[in-house]
Amino acid sequence: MTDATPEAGAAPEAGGSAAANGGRPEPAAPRRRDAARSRDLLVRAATELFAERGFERTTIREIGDRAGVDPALIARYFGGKTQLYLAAVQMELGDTAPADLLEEDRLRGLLERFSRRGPGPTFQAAVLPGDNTEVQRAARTYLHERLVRPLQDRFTAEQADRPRLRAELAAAAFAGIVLARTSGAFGELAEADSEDLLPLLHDLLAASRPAR
Amino acid sequence: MTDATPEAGAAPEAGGSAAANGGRPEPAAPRRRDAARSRDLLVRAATELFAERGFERTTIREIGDRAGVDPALIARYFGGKTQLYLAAVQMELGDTAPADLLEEDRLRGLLERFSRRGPGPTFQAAVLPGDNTEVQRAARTYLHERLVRPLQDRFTAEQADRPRLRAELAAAAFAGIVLARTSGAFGELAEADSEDLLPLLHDLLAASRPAR
DNA sequence: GGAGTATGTCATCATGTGATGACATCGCAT
DNA sequence: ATGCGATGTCATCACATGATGACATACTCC
Repeated sequence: MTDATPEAGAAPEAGGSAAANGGRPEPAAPRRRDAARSRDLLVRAATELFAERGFERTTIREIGDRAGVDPALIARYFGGKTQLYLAAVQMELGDTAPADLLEEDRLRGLLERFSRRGPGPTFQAAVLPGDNTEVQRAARTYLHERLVRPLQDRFTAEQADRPRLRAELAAAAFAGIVLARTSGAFGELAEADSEDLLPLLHDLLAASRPAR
Repeated sequence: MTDATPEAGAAPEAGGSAAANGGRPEPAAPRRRDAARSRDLLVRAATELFAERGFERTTIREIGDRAGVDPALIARYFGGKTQLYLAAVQMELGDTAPADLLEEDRLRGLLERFSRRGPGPTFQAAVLPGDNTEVQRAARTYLHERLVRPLQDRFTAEQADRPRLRAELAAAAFAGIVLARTSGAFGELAEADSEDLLPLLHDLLAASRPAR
C-alpha cells in the first residue's frame, strides 16, 4: 500500500476547499494534511536520492528537504531510514519487470531509464558490501529476481554450462557499467548517448553466452 | 632485598613477541618507536580496509586497530584520512603495472590478486559518485592509467571505432564483476575459482572489441 | 648520563546523523 | 461548533566519526 490507496483520495477532496478542482488530481493543494501524500513524496524523494548517492550517504534530512516533508515523518510513517529504503525497493519492484539483458529491447529500456533516473538504489548493493543486512538482502533479492534469474533461465534453456555463473557475471558487468556511467569516473562512458552505447553494451553482454 | 628490579621497563611488550617471530626478514629492529614502520603499517591496513569497505565507511579507528597503531598518528603522519587514502593509492600505483585486460595472462594476474586481497581501494570509486573530490580524482587517475589507457591503446592500434568508449566500457564491466565478487550479492560469482572464472571473463571482455 | 626531540597515548572537541518525544495545528465525526 | 485523533513541526538526545592538542615515554646525540 504504497500509493494511491483509495483512502487517500476519498476524504480530503470532499472538503469543498477554496480552489474547487475538477479533474486535476493534484493541482497545488496549498497546505493540506495528507499522510498518504507525504508518504508518497518521501518514497519518491528517497528513491531518487538513494539512486544518486547510495543508501548510507543519503541523509533523512536530505530526503525530507527534497520531498518537502519533515524528516521526522520518516520515522513516523516507515519506522526509520532502513524501512523507507525497503519501501522504495518494493516500489521499484512493482515498477520494473524482470528483464533479460540479452534482449536488445529490454536492454534499451533499462539503459534509457537509468540515463534519466540513475540506477536504482539496489545496484550499488550489488557491488558494495553493505553493513545493513536488511538493506543488503532486499537489494540482492531485487537483483536476482529482475536480472539474474531471467538470464539464468535463458542460459539453462540454451543448455549452456554454468548458467547461474554466466548470469551473475553478465549482471555484475551490467551493474558496473550502469553505475560507472553516473559515477563520473569515466568521461566518455558517462557522456555517451544510450542509443550509441546500446550496441556495444549488447555485444558485450551477449558474450556471457558460451562461445560457439 | 632483591626487589625493585627494573624489569618493568624491560618487558613492556611482555607478549614474548620476540620469541614469536622466527626468520622474519624485518624482525631485528628492537626499536619500539619507529615512525616509518608505523606509517607503513597504517598504509597497509588502510589499503586493506579501503578495499574491503570503501573510503567513507572505513574509520580511522578501524585502521588504527588493524595496524596496531594509534589512529591519532594518521593525522600526524599523513594529515588526515584523505591524505592517507592518497598515500595508499600511490602505493598501489607503484605496485601495479598497467594491464591490458584482453591479454589473458594479465587478466589472470589481476583476478588472482583480487581474489586474495580484494580489489584495490580505487575500484569502488569507479562505480560510486564520491563526495570527496581529491579521493575521486586520485582514483580516476589510477583507473585510467592502469586499465583504460592500455585498452584504449590496443583499440586504437586495431583501428576500432570509439576506442576510448570501448575501453571504458570494458573497464567498468571488469570493475563491476570484481567488486561483485566480494560484495556477497552474487553467490556463485563470489565462490567461483578464479581459474574457472577466467575464460568466461576473458570472453566477456573480449567482446568490447568491434564485432567482425 | 642527560637534554632535547621524536614517537606514542589519551582525553576531548566539533560536527553530522538517525532517532525520539513534546507540542502545535488541522480536519473529520458527532 | 466542538472534541479528539491524525498530521505536522520543532527541539533535542545519543552516538559515531574525524580531528586536535596536551601529556607521557622512548630514542638519539652529545
